[in-house]
Amino acid sequence: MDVSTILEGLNPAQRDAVSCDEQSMLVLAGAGSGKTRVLVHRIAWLMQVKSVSPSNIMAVTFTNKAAKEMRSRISGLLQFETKGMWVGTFHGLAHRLLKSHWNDAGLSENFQILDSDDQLRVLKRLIKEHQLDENRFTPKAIQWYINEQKDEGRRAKHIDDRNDPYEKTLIKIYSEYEKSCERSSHVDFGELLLRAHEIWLKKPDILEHYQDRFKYILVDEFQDTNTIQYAWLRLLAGNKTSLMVVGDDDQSIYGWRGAKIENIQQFSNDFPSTEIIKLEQNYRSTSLILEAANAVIANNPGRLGKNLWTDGERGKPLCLYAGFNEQDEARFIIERIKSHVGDDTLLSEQAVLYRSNAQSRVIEEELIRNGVAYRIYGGQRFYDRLEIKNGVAYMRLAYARNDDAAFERIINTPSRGIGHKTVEILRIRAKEDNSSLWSAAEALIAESKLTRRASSALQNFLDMILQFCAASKNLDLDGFSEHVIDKSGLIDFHGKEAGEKGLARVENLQELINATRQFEAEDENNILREFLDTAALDAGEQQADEHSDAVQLMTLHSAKGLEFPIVYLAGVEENLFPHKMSIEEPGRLEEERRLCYVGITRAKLHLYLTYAEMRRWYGQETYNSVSRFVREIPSDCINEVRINNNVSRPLSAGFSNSTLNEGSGSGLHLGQRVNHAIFGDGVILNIEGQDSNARVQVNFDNAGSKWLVASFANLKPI
DNA sequence: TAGGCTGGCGTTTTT
DNA sequence: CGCCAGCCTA
Repeated sequence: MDVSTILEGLNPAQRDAVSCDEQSMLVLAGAGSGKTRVLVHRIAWLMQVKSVSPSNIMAVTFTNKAAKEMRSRISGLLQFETKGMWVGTFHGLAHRLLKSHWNDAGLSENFQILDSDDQLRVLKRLIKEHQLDENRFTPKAIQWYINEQKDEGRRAKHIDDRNDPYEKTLIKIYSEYEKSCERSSHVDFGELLLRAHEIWLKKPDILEHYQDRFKYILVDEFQDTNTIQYAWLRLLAGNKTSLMVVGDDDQSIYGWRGAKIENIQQFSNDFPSTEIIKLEQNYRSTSLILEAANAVIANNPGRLGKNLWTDGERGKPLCLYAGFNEQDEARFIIERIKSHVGDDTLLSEQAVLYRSNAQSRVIEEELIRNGVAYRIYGGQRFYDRLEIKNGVAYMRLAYARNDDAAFERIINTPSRGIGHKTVEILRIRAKEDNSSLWSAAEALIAESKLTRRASSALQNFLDMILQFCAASKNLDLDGFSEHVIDKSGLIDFHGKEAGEKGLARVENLQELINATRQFEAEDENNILREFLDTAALDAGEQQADEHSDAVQLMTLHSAKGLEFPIVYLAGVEENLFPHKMSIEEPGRLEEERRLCYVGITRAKLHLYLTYAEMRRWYGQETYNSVSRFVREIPSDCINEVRINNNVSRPLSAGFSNSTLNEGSGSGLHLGQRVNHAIFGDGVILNIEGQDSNARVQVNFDNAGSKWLVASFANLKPI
């Protein structure tokens, strides 16, 4: 491959970015502007034209999925190995670093990763142990606090208590939590980053080694970096490394979990000679969709400023539908989905996006009723499922006996007669000895400090784990996992659970064995450790049904980075989107608007916006007006669509309330038999709304059940 | 120790 | 309204 191939097909701005010689570059990449393409081609350029060795390159992403995709696109483009290149998430790379330098990092060699669920359990225990007021110190609040401190790079000892008793207690628990992690060799997600940062501060020779090694660092989704991630990057980059960060301030939607949009501004201060390149040409959407997106985001103050444009088609106007209620909204969406299928659009080319997960239920129900296949993104990840966590906990304990989180999780799962009482005694002893629960158990049995029954139950448990430990050394990973899941009794335990749930859990456990079978280790001698790390750091692809044709359902947050020919943005209402919480808190509205911008720019060809005039929300009837974001879209970009006819009218016309005949006041009532000119005779099952918005559900004798707009259906009572 | 009941709570999500 | 955690009872 020569130089021209690498730059071929790129626009001038993309070429500038790919071939730039400046030491630091900030690429402001608008939605759909070929950001990943630029990153991948940049790496190709470095290797092919600049003869940079892959081992001198580091590429950082936020998700494992993005890392995986980047790696595969690089090897696809270059047709040779990317071996030696560090491509991964911030957490993944930090973890790799700590594994290499565990001793300098002050860790034990076999340290394990504590995920947020385990973290919460540990905190609950600490709250009880320290007898805190459970109303003021909820586990969630403390977890939030600790993670926030770590994301800001602060340890308990660094925090100023400002003489505030509440803060004092929080710091105390933070510090107790640090001790507990120390004892059981646990490192949580924030800790990975914090410790990786600290190791460079503490050990300049290690830092220097990596600074010499990584001559080129590339960062994706830079607007999502938090304080510690940016500090880590800055240290690593030093003043010799070439650093390219790619991001979009308009797509920063994770401020609420610590992402600092300011890092983008800060970047050009910290690296004064930074070359700023804007990618504004969009290859995804029609110009009308871009016009709408640009108009919405223009309302945000303090933007770095970008304007997306396309030389493609103007496209069709956006459609706005005002549903009477959320069921009506869902009905409209599914009706449109089916009609697009009629024009040769696949289901999988259509996505329904919403602000919060609670909205999905009504849409799902309508999809099911219509027999339309769908797939929900998000939800619980594979390795977060209860049964999987149980299975993995057995493997973890077999790998390291001092893993208290794993120990607590499975000591009585399935139940084996070791109750709370016994566990409590174990905890007290462990605390006295400053030892693991495992050692405490051994000690208490040896000293006959437990009742006969408890003692023998506990001994059986310990024996089982020791046997698993031996099995881990004698068997392949998949043989081991099969053995553990079988002998632990988890299959029976979960299989007994009521209904489909139990069945699904057994299937998931089988899937866990399957995952170990397919797992490929970098170092075969360390395969168990590597698998356990993956289980903690990687969500586990939900590959089921990925290839079947189905409508895609997801939140706006999970839609970031994806694109669909047809997008339905549901629930564009005040209080829902922008969300009530964000309206009330100052400064949060801008992020909601960016979320809206993300949503609009997912659509390639058609964009539908829908809302409900009345919505049942937490059991209450709520009446929200259309979202302010919709009103920020120029009215000539939008058509308001009415069901069952094609009359479009401008948004500003508002609703007429009195002209047409009504549902309840027109002689129609539930159970009434009626005649329709096309569908024939039927009986009224349901009436919703009044006046021009009334919808009537009629079960026709021959045509089945249909929802009709009363004002157009012209139903005649029989 | 399982299972039933109640009360509290209820954006967004990755690692 | 619906879910889940945690508590209480058989």
